[in-house]
Amino acid sequence: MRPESTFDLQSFLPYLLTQAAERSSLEFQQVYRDRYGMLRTEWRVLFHLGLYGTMTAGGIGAAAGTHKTKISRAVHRLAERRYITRNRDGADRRVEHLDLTPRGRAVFNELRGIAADYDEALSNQLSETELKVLRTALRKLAGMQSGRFT
Amino acid sequence: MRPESTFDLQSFLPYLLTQAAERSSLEFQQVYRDRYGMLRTEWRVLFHLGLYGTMTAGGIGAAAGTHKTKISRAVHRLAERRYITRNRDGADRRVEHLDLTPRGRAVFNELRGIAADYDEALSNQLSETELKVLRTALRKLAGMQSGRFT
DNA sequence: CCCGGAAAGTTGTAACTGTAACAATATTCG
DNA sequence: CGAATATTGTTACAGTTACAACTTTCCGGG
Repeated sequence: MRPESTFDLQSFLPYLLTQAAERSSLEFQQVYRDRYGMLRTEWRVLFHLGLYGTMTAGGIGAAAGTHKTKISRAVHRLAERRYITRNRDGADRRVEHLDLTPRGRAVFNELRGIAADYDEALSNQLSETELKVLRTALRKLAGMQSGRFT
Repeated sequence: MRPESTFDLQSFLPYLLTQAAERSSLEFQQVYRDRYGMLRTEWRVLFHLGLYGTMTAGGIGAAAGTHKTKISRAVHRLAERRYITRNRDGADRRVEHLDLTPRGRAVFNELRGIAADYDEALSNQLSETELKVLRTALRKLAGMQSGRFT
């Protein structure tokens, strides 16, 4: 029989991660929302294109672990605002290649600067080692399944 | 002028945290959704009551960092399913004291066991030190503001 | 006492998300 | 070739969330 007193909500990783994620995204989110009316998925698409160059919707979805319908809608809105262009592939006409417009790149550049500042502000709350271990652990958790457990 | 090549999405804490949080919540979420039709906020309310005993909606909201409208709706749905009772405070009639019903406690006990197993499965992917540093860092990030930075 | 303001919750509405179903291609292989 | 199947991306609809406005109750100063 399982002991009753074992479980601690404040140590439960999914809970702790969600709290930290929500909290740490808050201020930055505020910036791209208030300033550019962007949602989180739109921000992600913008950053993928800005950092990695031309990509397809599917490629971004795979890289960011985001569902294709969310990507589809984000792409639609970004194109509407002329932050990105959509170019049908010649060989496979199901595919579209996405790119930042100059306008999109300008927004990306500004947001990247703010993101870098924000990341630094967060990082300064932790020691060097803490930060290093944290990033490693998060990458492991983000990239893996625990396997069936129920 | 800021260097162009500095920013790395895979090291950006808010991004990394969100990815890890989404990923790690997914499987557990599946359990309480499929099995009990519960949403995340309902799960949180249930666990707060199960672990800490009688609480008010406002108290849970403050403890969990969750907006009162989300709590309000979660409480409504949990009461509807007879997982919790709502008792008006005698002295301050704006306040309701919430408690698990026996039925709610049974569900809580089962979910707590599953949560403990899941946490263990996740924890096993990390070393002892990693885990310790991770929890400390997450608590810091969850509980603090970076201050003005924009 | 009683009025203004604060606090605890609730509700309306518009926006966002998830699931599944869909259309338009591409590919496989008998 | 051509029917079955897979892939890329969109859309419909139902369900969830956010924000603001609201109700009810409490508190403090005149």
